[in-house]
Amino acid sequence: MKKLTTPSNNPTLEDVARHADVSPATVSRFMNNPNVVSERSKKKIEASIKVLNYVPHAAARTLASKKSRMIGVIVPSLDDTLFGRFLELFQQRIAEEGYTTVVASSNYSTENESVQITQMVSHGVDAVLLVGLSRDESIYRLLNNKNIPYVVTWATDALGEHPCVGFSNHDAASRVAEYLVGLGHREFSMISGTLKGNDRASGRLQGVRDVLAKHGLSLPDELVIEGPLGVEHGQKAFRLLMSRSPRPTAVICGADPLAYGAVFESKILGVDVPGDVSITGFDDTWLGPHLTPPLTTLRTPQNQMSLLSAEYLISKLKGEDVGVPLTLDVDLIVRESCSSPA
Amino acid sequence: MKKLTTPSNNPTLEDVARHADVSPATVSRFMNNPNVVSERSKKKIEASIKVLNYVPHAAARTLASKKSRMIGVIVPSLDDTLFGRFLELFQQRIAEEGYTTVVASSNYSTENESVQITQMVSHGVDAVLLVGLSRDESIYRLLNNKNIPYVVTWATDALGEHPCVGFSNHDAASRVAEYLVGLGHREFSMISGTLKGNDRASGRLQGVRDVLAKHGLSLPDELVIEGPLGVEHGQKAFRLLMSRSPRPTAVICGADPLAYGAVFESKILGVDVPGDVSITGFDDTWLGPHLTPPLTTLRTPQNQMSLLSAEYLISKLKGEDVGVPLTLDVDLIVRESCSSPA
DNA sequence: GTTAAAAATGAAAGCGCTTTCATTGTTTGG
DNA sequence: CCAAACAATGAAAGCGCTTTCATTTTTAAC
Repeated sequence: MKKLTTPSNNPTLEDVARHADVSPATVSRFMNNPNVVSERSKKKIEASIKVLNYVPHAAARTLASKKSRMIGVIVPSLDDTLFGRFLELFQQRIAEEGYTTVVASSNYSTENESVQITQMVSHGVDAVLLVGLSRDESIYRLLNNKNIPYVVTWATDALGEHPCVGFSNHDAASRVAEYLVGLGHREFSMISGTLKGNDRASGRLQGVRDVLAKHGLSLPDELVIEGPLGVEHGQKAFRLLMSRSPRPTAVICGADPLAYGAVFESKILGVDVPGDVSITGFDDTWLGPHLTPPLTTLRTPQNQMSLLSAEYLISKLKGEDVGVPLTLDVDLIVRESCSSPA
Repeated sequence: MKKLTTPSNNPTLEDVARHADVSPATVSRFMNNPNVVSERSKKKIEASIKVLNYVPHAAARTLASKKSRMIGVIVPSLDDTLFGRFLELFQQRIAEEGYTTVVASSNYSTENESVQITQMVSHGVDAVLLVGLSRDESIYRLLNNKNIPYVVTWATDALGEHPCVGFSNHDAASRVAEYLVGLGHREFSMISGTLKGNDRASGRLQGVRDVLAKHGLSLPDELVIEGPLGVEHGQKAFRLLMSRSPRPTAVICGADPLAYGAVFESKILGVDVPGDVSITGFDDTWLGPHLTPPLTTLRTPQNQMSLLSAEYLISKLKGEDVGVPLTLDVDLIVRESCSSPA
């Protein structure tokens, strides 16, 4: 098995050059900046590429040019339409600029996320999109050292240290709590995502607590049930909450799936929603309006975040000096899962 | 701005070697096969890596070794928990072997998919996971030319041309149809995903048709409503179907979200399920049991596919000569959305 | 202590591309 | 018709790593 000139198998740029009877440099120019090569060469090269079935070797390109045209995205979970939709949009916009999106899931684990980010950096991504602010400082250092632009979504940075395209989880949750207080609720409870290492979940909890405090109310720790962000935890937590006495009249959920679970479980327990207890969600995902009762929830600016974060990174990569993006607004979507307490 | 020896910014393997006072080759060995370097060198190198904050340059590695340790996955959509869960599992297993998963969504478009695959190949992925069988022949040629192992999921290949880890969409849909026929239904209809370029959707349709034919029944084209795989299409299609006369007594949905939509719409229309009409789903996704009525659906072996396809690719990458994987079983999950027609 | 075998290392040649710099060919204006 | 300016090209170095091959060091065996 000798390895001679075997353009058959895996043609390289050099094979194309030889076949088109131009220099490798010209082929490279053709690939990167076609309008600097003559029509004549262009035609020949195009033909050769087609004939040889040439596919450029991205790793070699990355190595030589120090640009990978890849953008890394690490989301907490793929097992959720929330980030799925977000990603679709982002990828679409990013693709228009000729970038490839590579995505990985951290499974809501910071350690896992660190590994993923390091791997992406190692693979030479030109930019990174992150969800949430809280992660090891060393990650930010790495990104800064390597001069890799990044943007944080689903959060805002009060300290202004990191570029964020997002909303205030604290204030958003406050909105929900205010609404419920306004309805006359006094006995609150919350079903939350895991708080540790999750600035979004803890921000939401704090938002609720601050509002309650303002009104002379409180949310004791026993009435905050923490767990994974899924329907099952919503169900279990709701069941637990309903066994507490005094029984809370309002269940604030830190994410829609938790609220779904709560509503499902209310059926099983024979608890009337919103008659006996009011339930709220967070994010306004697709199922909300189809639930019985339809879910009152907080709409987060998912599409906006997707697009604006793409825009931000694109500008950044173009070298434009973009300011830090603004904080986005959220909307309280009032449906029928809440009422005044009996 | 001179560029001298600046290990500060972006340390290379050479910097590490210099700092550890060994040759680059030894550092490389340390990175790839630590047990061939002496304890002494190992210690020194480890220390230097830590001090310099060295992150290997994956593109350079790929170029030199012709291995990227990346596995590409192209799914039809990320906007769906179906593939999300699948991906999480796959990624997890693949990571255990030291591979990185890079995922992209084709948005249910074959052209789009071709671009994505080409890009992944260009980026040097070591293997590829694909969903569904139908795509341009040139894609398979590309993969074969470049000698990139791939596996197709959510399908089986009757011709045995491509390695598949999946189930027969045709037979699975047949199961559903048989069940409904057994219940006494005669007037069938189907809400399907887009058929063009989607072997899974068309396989399912054909499966239904074959069973009906066997029983002397038929499914006319007007009673097959084709569209995007979402709740909205399910709703619209169901409404349309209910306006047909004779009104079908069974609505077979090619995917769970379509069935969700149908059930939601039935509430709005005041159509009783399963009294007036029976509805079935496909895939057995999480919402099914929580619907009113709980959805009868067909459980596809998602976790199995995820794990087995990972296993297949891993073996293939290790050079083991694995046989083509087997066809997996599906289960009909009978809940309460079906009954005998009035 | 000596020699053979094994283990650890280093030197150097690429991997496939981009990019600088120098060169050649082509216009344009006087 | 020639110089100046510009457009298009080619030669060659190098991106950061792996890997072969040769060399040195260590260990084992007698």
